[in-house]
Amino acid sequence: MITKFQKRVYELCKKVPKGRVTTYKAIAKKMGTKAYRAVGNALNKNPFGILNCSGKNAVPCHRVVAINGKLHGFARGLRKKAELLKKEGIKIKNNKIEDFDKVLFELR
DNA sequence: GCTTTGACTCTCG
DNA sequence: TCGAGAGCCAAAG
Repeated sequence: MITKFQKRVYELCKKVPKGRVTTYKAIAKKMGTKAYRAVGNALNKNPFGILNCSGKNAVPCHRVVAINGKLHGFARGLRKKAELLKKEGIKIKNNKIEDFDKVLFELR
């Protein structure tokens, strides 16, 4: 079941280019809401699959991180996501983004 | 329709 | 610097 809210979240996630990341807050703000948790909740229940971010119809949810550039919690695939991010050119240090300021992509 | 939960964030100690 | 508590919104039970 994909609600409009979730769909919007996914759309925004897709806008994040490769090698860049965004935050839950940025997404929520772009939607004109403060539902940071709801954003994460939407991704949590995402129909594309937690690690199915490689598909064309999938959402690069691994590019969405916490406000402080840390991967915070995510799911069991956290480790893999970190690796994936690293592969995209994002440096990850102890589940945290090193050059967060540089890779941070502000939604437009 | 109310209560619980959650991949969050902020503030206080 | 780290940990705990509160606030926030949407979806699921």
